[in-house]
Amino acid sequence: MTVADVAKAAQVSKAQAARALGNYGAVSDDVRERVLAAAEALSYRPNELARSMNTGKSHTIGVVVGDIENPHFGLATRGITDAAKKAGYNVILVNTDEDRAAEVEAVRILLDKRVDGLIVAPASSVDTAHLQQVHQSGRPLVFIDRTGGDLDVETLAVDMAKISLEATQHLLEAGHRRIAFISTLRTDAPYKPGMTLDSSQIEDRLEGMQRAFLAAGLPFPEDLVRLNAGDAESIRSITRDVLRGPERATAVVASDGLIALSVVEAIQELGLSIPGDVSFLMYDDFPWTRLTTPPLTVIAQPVYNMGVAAAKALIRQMEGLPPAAPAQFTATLVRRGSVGPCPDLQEPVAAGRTVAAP
Amino acid sequence: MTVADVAKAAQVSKAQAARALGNYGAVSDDVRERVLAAAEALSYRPNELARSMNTGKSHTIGVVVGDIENPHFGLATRGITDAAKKAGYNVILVNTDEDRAAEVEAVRILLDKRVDGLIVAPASSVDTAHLQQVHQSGRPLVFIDRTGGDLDVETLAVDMAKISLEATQHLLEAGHRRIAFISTLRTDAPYKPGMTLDSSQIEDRLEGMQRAFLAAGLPFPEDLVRLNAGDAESIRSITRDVLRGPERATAVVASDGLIALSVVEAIQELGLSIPGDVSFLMYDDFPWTRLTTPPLTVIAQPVYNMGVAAAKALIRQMEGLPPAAPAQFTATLVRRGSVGPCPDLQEPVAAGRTVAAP
DNA sequence: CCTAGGATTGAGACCGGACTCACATCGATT
DNA sequence: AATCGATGTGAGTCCGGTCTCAATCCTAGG
Repeated sequence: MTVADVAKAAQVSKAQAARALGNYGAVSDDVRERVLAAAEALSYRPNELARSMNTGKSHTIGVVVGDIENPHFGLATRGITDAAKKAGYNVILVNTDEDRAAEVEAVRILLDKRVDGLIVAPASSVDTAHLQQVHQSGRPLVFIDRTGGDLDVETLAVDMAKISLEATQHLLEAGHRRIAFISTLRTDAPYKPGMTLDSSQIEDRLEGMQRAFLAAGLPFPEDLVRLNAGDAESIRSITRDVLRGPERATAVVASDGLIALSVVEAIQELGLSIPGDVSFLMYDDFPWTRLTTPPLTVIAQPVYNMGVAAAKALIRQMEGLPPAAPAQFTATLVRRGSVGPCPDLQEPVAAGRTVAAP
Repeated sequence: MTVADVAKAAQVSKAQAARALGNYGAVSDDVRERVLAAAEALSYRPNELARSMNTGKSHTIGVVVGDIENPHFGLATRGITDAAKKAGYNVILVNTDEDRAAEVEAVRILLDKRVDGLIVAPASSVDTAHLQQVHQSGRPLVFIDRTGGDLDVETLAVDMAKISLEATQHLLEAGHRRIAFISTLRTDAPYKPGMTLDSSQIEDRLEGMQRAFLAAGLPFPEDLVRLNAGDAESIRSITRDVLRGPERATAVVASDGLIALSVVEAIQELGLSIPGDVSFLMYDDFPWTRLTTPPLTVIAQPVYNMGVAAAKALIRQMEGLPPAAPAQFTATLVRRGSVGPCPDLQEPVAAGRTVAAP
């Protein structure tokens, strides 16, 4: 069913049918009625593809994230799609598995499909040539979660350094000095302070931690920053490693909800209790964190709202409106039960403590 | 940048440029080289919209699910997108919030966008006129998770009645007789055995439960089937309600992972212990279910694989291949720690038991 | 009654590819 | 030298809409 068919049925020209259907131009009541009736009778539906082709607008936005399976992105995506739908846009979703090559490919495909704009959670904040191209070509682009290095692109993210500072202070106040930070971030070399990381987010978090230690006049335990925690098994072994020996960590920070699962599991396997033996803190406030015993202390990020804001910002760009005042999202430290006083305080009281399974 | 531009730059006709670019027809080496060089120089990328328009194929599949935020669908979606990508297809995702009107709209939009096929988790297994239309129009369609009533559409789902029977038997063997089943499914009237439900899935689960009771020669506690558990608050109040009074439930089955969160929370708030006072069982094996104390007994569904299978089945349809042998997915009962012996056994030993918070 | 100006209307261009068709070109057959 | 099939090639159509433009119709003012 095409406009031509409808036109024929309504005994008018294609142009008139198109006008009646598209609700533009001048159409007599008589014609409009006949056309609409014919369209109804033939159950005509316009071909969006054809429409997009000469309007140049596809009413579709492309979203590129690391992994929808991760509830963090799931929720962000939900925010994006909700806001997009409200504004009459659809969403094409592409996964990258945090792989740069996949991201390049994803962006290319979306561009080929002529999406009106892109929301990307950049896999790398360093290697962003492909994103720079998009931005320079003038196609609306918004980043979510992480910045794209020095690209001047609107970015919806929380101030990670700040919340990381706050969280670290919380741990320091509880007496912890040996605080481990575990992340999946892939790096070529082991962590050294000041090294350039692929993820602005992780960089900021580490910076926040360092600032907290510095402010407290304490040395930053850089040996406990463990990156490259890829699969569940490696996370487990890293956790075991970090919690062993005389120099063991007394607190562990999990960089995301997926890591957290394996870390907590590893802690349980070691027969250590939270927070008795090890304090635990994680990024992302997933609902289940309230169900563990004890409930977990987390850093809550307004992920859904960030998704909504990203979509709105993008749509503003697409419609040529000036960018709104940049919303600053703040994460909050939700103190539940998984952070407790450090068991290994210098005081002799800590000596002779036995480790017991719950 | 269009083929015309490339053609001009390469000093050949549009047709020749298109042939060289599209890799079809006969093109001399000389022309091919010049065209490809020109395309490279102009960084030409074909307009997928235009291409789709006259091939009739958009290489895009539409996915309609209740809620991506739900990890169940998140994982399924991941399976779908992975399989789709591998076959060269993209995915447009639409959320319905399990609302039929939204689903109708979603299907309409995807059809307008000329997706090559649709994967739908029908919000209703009863009211499926819009899906029937899709199917009859010949557009490839696959259901996931739930059937579409009597529609003869390929459906990827687990045999719910079977696993529900098995799970119920497990509870019956532990001595439970008062088993509650809580689901978000919206209904107009309270549950009555045999009533038609909007969801084939829930219907099957309840049927499995009833069969288990029947086989054991026990009466099915239909008063404990609680539907319409919409938001977190209503789930909490239903849980409280069900666990109160002399006729209280001694075991609770949560129909999905989202409900489970609120149910467990409510149980904890009541100061009841799992599995001491209440046994608990839920659908979907989310990673966090291993982290609670005790870890939760769950019904694991091969969600990712179902997503993959759905995409593959759809792609077979789209490519005109005969449907593969229908894969039967089986869920498995993962017995962890949340199901224990019934505390209220008829024996007097149960009398005088005190309820203690953990 | 006549005409200017707005309302209607239809023909056709156009978006950017894919593809048909008629017309070369050319070495290989007879 | 005439014929033939296999390649190359360009002009032009088509997909299904949007939109421009010129032509036609009406109606009110003069």
